[in-house]
Amino acid sequence: VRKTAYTVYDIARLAGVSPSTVSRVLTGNSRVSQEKEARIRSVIAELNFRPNAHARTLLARRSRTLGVLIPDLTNLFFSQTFLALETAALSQGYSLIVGNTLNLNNSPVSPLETYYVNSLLERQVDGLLYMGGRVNMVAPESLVVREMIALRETLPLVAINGRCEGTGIHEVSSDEGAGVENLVGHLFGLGHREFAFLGGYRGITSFDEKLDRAAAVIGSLGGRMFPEWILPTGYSLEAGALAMATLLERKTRPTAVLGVNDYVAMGAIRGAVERGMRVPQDLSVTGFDDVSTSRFILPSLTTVNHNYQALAEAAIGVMVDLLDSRTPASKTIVSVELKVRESTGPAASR
Amino acid sequence: VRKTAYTVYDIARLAGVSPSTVSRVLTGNSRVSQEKEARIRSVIAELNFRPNAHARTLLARRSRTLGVLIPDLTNLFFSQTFLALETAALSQGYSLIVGNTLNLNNSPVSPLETYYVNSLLERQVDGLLYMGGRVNMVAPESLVVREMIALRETLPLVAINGRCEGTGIHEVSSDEGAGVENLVGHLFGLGHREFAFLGGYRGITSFDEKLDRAAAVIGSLGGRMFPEWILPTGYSLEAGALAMATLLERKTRPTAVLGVNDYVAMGAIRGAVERGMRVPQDLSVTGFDDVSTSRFILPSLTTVNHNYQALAEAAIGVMVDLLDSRTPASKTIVSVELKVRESTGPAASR
DNA sequence: CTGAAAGCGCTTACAG
DNA sequence: CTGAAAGCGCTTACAG
Repeated sequence: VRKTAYTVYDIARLAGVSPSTVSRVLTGNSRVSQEKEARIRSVIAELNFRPNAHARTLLARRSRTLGVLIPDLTNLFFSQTFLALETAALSQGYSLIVGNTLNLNNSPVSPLETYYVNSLLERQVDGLLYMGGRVNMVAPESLVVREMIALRETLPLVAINGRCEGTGIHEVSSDEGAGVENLVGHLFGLGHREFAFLGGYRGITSFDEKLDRAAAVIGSLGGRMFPEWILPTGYSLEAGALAMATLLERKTRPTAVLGVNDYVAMGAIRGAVERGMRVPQDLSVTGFDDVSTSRFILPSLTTVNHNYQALAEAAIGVMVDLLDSRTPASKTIVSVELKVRESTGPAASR
Repeated sequence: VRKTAYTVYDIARLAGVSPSTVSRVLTGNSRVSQEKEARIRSVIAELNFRPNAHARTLLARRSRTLGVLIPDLTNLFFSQTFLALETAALSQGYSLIVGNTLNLNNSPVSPLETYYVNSLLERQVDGLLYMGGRVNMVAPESLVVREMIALRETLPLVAINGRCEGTGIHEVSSDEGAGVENLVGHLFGLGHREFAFLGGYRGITSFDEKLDRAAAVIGSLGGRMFPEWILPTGYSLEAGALAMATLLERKTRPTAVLGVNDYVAMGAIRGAVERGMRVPQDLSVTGFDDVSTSRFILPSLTTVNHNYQALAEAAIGVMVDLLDSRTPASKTIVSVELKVRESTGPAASR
């Protein structure tokens, strides 16, 4: 028994006023006599009237809505980031629409990513917060660069923990390099000198940044990370288990393992334990992201926390600046925090 | 350098046709001469024109969009369900807008839930898929019932794994009762006779359903679940750890623990291990939901899988039936699947 | 303070 | 096959 929705005209008629006056009450942008306002409000309440957002947006030419592109909402890193973004956006008067691009392997051409970009633009989002996909490639194809430039010229764009070289897109990122440095420093302090790096994909901005920084720090401290200990298998739990299985077949093995994220670390720990290793007694393992479960698994994960709220507030802040025609910094770095837990321990003497 | 968006008028002018003809090409609802169509398409491509969805929706009086109300997107059960819903919806030509209501303790009056219901209605969603909150109470207040009836009269509504008695809202649910029965049966087979039930909140539909069924099955099989072993502390990892801590202070203890969900089970396992218990040697623990991480933690969780895709397809199916004025079953039950893993083992002889 | 009118960007009968 | 006109539901100058 679907009723057709009421309009301001219905409210006006029932309250004995003009639609303009109803609108004034709705927006609160103009004075209305107390008596009429009361009448209008009572009709609105009685009919449970809700103004049509599409009509409003059409006229206002702004939707007060931001689009968010996310590769995988079932990865806690992204859902936790999304939650923080939503909180920050709401507090600034914006709401969010997510596009879950399912671009798990960071393909440069994900059909769903394209679909969502178009869909969000058609819905007239005022700006786009971009994670993953086109904004995650160290060396984007020139076609992608051209597309992203066109996009940036169409509406304000902020890349979160990613970038697209040569497009001038604003970046807001966690200090992942510092996070890796903290992790390696912590492991060195425990006596570790030999490191593996598991998970991720080459050519993805955050992977390369983490790996390069790990290599640099390990090198400068006099440790080792042999190429056969670098196993970029992906970002999932399975990727972690697989990488560890491969690592443990090597003739020589490191004493510490850096997982590209918490999922890979979890998978790696299971892979190690299934093969008779103890974590951290035989092998130390670290994650990255400090996802909610990491504090509770056994052993709990030594990892790096993103400061989700600060990251989100920075991203929304830059976006709002852009929307209000201010000129925010083109790159914002948000500090991270090392979390030392049970998955790391003293290097085994051998 | 924000450009103001192009309209069909711009396209029409540049292609030398009328706006109507542009529109015909856009919708594909009418024949257009090949020559004009080609001209129009080339202008559209060149300007990267995207029709304004708000103008379209306003006219069509339907948005081809469904609203989804979810209590907590950072809980993998919900994000996995959302992903499945999205896939199912897209395949039927609908897109989804989520409202993350943050109604973690299932308060009957969550401000954010109210905000999102209004916001989604203003955005003219064609239907609402409802999880948590107002649709999760065994005995909803009469005000809530009235509100939900009004809502159901406003647009098609489907409750997923929940219900609201007395409102006639369509339900699509996992067979949680059968899941619990499978779990208890499995534990009985391992020799367990004494059970605790951890997590959840009283008065929440799915909690009561699980607990009641557990009590019934345990009773009928000749087992025991003392009231002091029932600890409804909530749904989080922390809730599980807390409940286990409390349970282990009891003078008599069960040999098996049913967690209301995987998070509670994970928290409970950690709580037990921190107090020197081994899982499953000293205590068997089960979860519910089969969240992605559950297969990888140590010990991996014996749990119940929701058949996420089937659940989502059923929910979207009912919704589409409602939208197309068919009359789907008022209640649809989707079967679940027991997953036996490492967190359960033979009852310790004592 | 209030109402009539115009317009946001589309699409769809209606003629031709 | 094509164009002119009207209208979806709002809001905002413009008069008064």
